[in-house]
Amino acid sequence: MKLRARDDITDAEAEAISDAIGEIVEYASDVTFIAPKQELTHSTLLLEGLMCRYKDLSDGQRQITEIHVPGDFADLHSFTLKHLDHSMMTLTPCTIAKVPHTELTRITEAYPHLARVLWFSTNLDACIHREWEVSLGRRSALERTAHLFCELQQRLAIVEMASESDYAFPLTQTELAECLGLTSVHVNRVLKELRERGLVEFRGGRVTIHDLRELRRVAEFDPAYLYLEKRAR
Amino acid sequence: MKLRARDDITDAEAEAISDAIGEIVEYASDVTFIAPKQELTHSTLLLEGLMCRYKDLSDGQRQITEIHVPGDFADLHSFTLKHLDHSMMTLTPCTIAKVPHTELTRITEAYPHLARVLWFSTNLDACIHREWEVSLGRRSALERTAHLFCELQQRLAIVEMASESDYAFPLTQTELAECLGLTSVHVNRVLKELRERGLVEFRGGRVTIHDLRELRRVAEFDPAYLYLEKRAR
DNA sequence: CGGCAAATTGAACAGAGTCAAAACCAGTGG
DNA sequence: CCACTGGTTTTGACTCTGTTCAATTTGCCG
Repeated sequence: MKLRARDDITDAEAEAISDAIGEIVEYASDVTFIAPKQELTHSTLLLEGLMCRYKDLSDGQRQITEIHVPGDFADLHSFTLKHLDHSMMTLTPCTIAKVPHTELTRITEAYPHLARVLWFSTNLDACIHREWEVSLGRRSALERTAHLFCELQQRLAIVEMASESDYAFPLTQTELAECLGLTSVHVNRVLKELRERGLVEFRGGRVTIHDLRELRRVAEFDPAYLYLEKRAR
Repeated sequence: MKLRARDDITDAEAEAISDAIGEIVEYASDVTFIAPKQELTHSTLLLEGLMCRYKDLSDGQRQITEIHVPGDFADLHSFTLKHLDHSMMTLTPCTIAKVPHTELTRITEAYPHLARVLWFSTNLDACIHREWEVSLGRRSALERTAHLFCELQQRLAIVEMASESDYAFPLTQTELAECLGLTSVHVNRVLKELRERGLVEFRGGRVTIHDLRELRRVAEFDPAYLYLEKRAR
């Protein structure tokens, strides 16, 4: 369904994906289920919950490099990389479908257009990475935090898990800080300011947006990098 | 040659790539040759020179999100994205080969293994983006600058354009700042410190490394994210 | 020699980090 | 039903890394 939002997928292609799905697995919250260098034989299709990619530093610091929402083929890039240079962790309890790499080889060879759609979806991850680089490199803590809330609102809205004014986002402020390249103390102060300015509230694992237009203006959020429009075959 | 460093490419596959190459073009330095939203019909194989991807902010600030070295299929991701969300600019005079997307469709359908190798190369860009996120989010200005010098040393060494102790890197300090999410003034001070510590010197468009081991230690540089080892077919 | 972009330096300032304490809150067991 | 626990959030005071602004120097090129 999510792929169809951006590309025309034939019934045969959709069925090929369904057939490729192996085991369905549940993970608890806060579980690192892929470590760097671990050899991988399947990719993870996220059905329910939130997860993230992150890298550790030797002093215990951590940088989350992307958040995944339901519908994301979370580690499809492991199909070509064979092992990852980073870790993957659940942020909430998750339900995932495992898709063996051998099946991916089979269906991408049988359906070249589907191969390009999947390839596109890993390129979309790179688009998100680039936008985060801009946030981390150039936006202030406030703008950056606002931007993250805008991104998640948009991405969750696609899968009907966010309205214009609110969505579930059960991270701790420490995890938020690990996304934003800030300390949890500073994140707390920024959240206070966003709240006092009447833009967003982050509380009890929910984001409540009071003024989406203004929030986007503050964040300088332009959803172009999420490639929402439908693309030609 | 560069693809062969990481994957076994058959002669037929190599020939298919050669055949796919269209026009060879020269660009001057500091030319933005791809703007966001521009519809693209070919991808750019960088033969000579350095180029980068960057995003602009409304206040004139700019974040460079990746640097490309000779041998990189610099905007292969435009094959699946159709248009980019960012710009591409030359940092030096460049020679490039244009590869029409129609040709890419043809050769990836004819050679599925080659398709995966090309797919891999766009995933490698994402790996580099993630490492930059870590730098921008968690490393100090000094570590971050050291890390960039390590990355370029490694990537240029693959194409025999860098030794262990020096390589050409003709950027201005302002451009360096745009990579590092810093101001040019601060970059200047960081370069001074790196020089005084006897680690690296950046001068006259060259990087001279006096102590690579120590530089890597300071930067906490682990080349794993560049996937240098050869991978199974 | 002149012109100009790039590099360098200094001084003052601000955004974000550090450290430490306090308040809050959900879940647990008595 | 309530006290206890541990993790999370909140706040204050202080520090420091990196920015800003402005001036000066350097180096290249015609």
